Amino acid sequence: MAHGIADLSLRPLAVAIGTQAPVLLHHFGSKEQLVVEILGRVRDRLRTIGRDAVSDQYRSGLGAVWAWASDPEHGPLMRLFFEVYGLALRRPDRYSDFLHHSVHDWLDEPLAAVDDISATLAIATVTGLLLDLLATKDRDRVDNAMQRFLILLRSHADHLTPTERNSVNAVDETITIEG
Amino acid sequence: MAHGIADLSLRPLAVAIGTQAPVLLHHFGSKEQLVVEILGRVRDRLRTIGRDAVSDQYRSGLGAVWAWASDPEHGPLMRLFFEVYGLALRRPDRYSDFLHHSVHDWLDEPLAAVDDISATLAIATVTGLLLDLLATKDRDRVDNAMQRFLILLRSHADHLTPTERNSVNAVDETITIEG
DNA sequence: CAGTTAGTATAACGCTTGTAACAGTAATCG
DNA sequence: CGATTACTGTTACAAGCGTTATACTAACTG
Repeated sequence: MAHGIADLSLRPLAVAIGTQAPVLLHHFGSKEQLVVEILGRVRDRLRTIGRDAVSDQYRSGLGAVWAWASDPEHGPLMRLFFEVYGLALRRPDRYSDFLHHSVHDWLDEPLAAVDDISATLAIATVTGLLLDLLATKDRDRVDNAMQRFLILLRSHADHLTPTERNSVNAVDETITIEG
Repeated sequence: MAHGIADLSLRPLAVAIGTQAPVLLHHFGSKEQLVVEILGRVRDRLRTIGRDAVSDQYRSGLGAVWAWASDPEHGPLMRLFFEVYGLALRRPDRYSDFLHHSVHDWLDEPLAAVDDISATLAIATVTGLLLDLLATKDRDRVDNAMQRFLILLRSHADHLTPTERNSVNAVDETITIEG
């Protein structure tokens, strides 16, 4: 998280953690395997985002996920996520797991109760706004955009039949309901 | 676009274009400067997205931008964009221009007639969905999500006063209006 | 035509990279 | 207690990196 993964080299990493490069290789086999295991940890942490957003501290639905993801404290993790995302798009063979889980860890579990289309839109909105926030640090503008998205969802649901409403509103309510 | 920029090295690039590494350095001064100029070209191409979406061939508003960006033909450019985006987030000092323009090239020109909040949401949605599409190649799901976003915008505007409606509807109509 | 410039090719330098080979130490186990 | 194993440390290697220096050729300029 501190140094990224693009120009990660074993020797500086080794001295940073008080050991030597060959020791790392002894434990991980190769640099690539080390990276793979790191990315596994990254995915684990991202998956806990869904769970943490359900916890007692965050109970306001999709806005909670946004609060979590846009928390400056999680900036380094998110930056790492997007860095790997970009590299993975270029080497899908190597990072296919990462790409698949980046989307489906959300679709399949925290948003399982929501239809795929609504969930896809919600994930994309959070992702896109997060990318904007990290790039411009213009928190006001981006936060307001998120709020407007939530308003859009509610306003739309308000003018649907109750059955239709479920599928849309669920995006914003699922997490609260489950919590 | 074919090989990415993360592990770009001069020698393979040079032979690929039929010359040698020192020749590249003679023309660009340094590798970093070469990269900077490449990124300038990338930005130029991305900026033409906004204009192309206004052209006669694409007249359906925000959906047109989506059609352009999600066109498989532009996949390599988009992948390069996201790769650089990820790297730029880690080195904002080096790529500050790129980060700024990635958002503001949209806010300031093609979407200048739209309020910043709506424009921010629209950009983020396209960006996020594009990231999903490139990662999962699940075009149906992502296309449907985009369509739902457009429905959300229209449905919301339909239940506002005419003045309120303008700011929301403009996101989807600006391009058509200007074209 | 002479001279300056732009462009290209070749060789080499110093440095970093991932990795392999080997030696030493601490802990575990029969 | 002796032996096997797990772990750490040091050295070395071959390859690739960005870059510099130098020589050569083609093209413009006065």
